[in-house]
Amino acid sequence: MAITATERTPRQDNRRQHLLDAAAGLICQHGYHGTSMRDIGRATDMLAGSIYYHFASKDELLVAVYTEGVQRIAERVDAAVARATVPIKRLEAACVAHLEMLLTDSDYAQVVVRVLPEDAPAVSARLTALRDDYEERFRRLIDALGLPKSRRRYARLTLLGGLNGAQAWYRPGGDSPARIARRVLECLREPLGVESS
Amino acid sequence: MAITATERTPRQDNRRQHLLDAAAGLICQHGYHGTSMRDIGRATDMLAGSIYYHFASKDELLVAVYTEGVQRIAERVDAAVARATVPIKRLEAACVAHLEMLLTDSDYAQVVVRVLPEDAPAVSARLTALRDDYEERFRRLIDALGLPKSRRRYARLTLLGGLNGAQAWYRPGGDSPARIARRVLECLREPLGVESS
DNA sequence: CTTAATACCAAACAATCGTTTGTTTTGTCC
DNA sequence: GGACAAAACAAACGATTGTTTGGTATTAAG
Repeated sequence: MAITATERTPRQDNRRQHLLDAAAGLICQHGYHGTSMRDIGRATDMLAGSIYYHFASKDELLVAVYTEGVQRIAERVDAAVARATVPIKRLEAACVAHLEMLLTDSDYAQVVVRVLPEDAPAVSARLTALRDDYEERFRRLIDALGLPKSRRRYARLTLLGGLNGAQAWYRPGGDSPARIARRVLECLREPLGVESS
Repeated sequence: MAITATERTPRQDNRRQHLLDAAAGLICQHGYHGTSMRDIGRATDMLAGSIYYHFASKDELLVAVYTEGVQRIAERVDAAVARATVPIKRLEAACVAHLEMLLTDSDYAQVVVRVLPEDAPAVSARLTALRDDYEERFRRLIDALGLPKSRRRYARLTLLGGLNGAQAWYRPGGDSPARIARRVLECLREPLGVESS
């Protein structure tokens, strides 16, 4: 019973990617609930209903954006980390790459940080898992620093909180994302209450 | 033409406060867009339309919750700060009070951190101003530490980012809010890469 | 050329949204 | 107890939401 899985070659111009791009841009600007399927349709010159040929639901579209966001930022961070060998320099490279993606280079990455999983209850577990996978990188980078174990967890959470918090106040024209990343990391390296050299 | 401003005493049981409480609770659970006027009505045993006797719009209701949130958390932080004299201890007291409100003690405070001003574009400027007013306290507390000026800004932003980030991962049963606050602050006091005593 | 999957449109769906309107109840003061 | 404002109800408003349905060009495969 050889099922003749009639493999039909899909058409070349892939509107699916175009949809993802538009969704990422709109969602990171106006939030998940602030972006309607018709908004996305308008941005990609198709009707809202047509999107359902590519994605089963609005939630699934969000998962797709989220997935691509995690993949893109993870790629950039991994590449940056690989260029350094000293643990603290590897962490710094990760922070810089993370913030560059988050603040200027990728709407996808911005969605990952801005959209709370609870905004889409039906898929919140999958969103959380995606984000956790990404943040695992920072756990490993911090482990390599050789801190006492009890401090590692909070070092990671504080660092990521400080970095991601920049999304709330960053404005183009001020400090660059790379500079912000280094200065936030510096806050964790140079103790408060002591003159820095 | 002395207008006899017939001052009528309002009724005793103030449903307005009840509305604010319900709105704070629902919004901090499901977000601003995830909470409908009918949801709030259901939680307070009144119809959605009746809410408009107390608030001009949903956005104005949010502003009211936000305002009360800032007021409440500011009160608690100010009181805690006043009990200490050494600058670093005053900052620590502020962090502890801030996180206790944010994580367990006040839905109002949670709304202030969780709801992005852009979620309500018509009133976003007012929400931002309210939050800035509150965060000004931390600017002053950090100024008192005597750090080099160039570091103060990032110390504040990193600290608040790290603290507020806890909202994303805090779960009751783990570390207490007070402990979390102290450990986050500790991350900024004990440098990375050095064994802590 | 035929066939069938691809990729979309056009139109409507039911539900829900924030809000408004007119009316009624509730409580307080003289 | 009658007047009157405060505070709510009941019901609808128009708009928008995510989604579904049925049809229709387009395109590649046989």
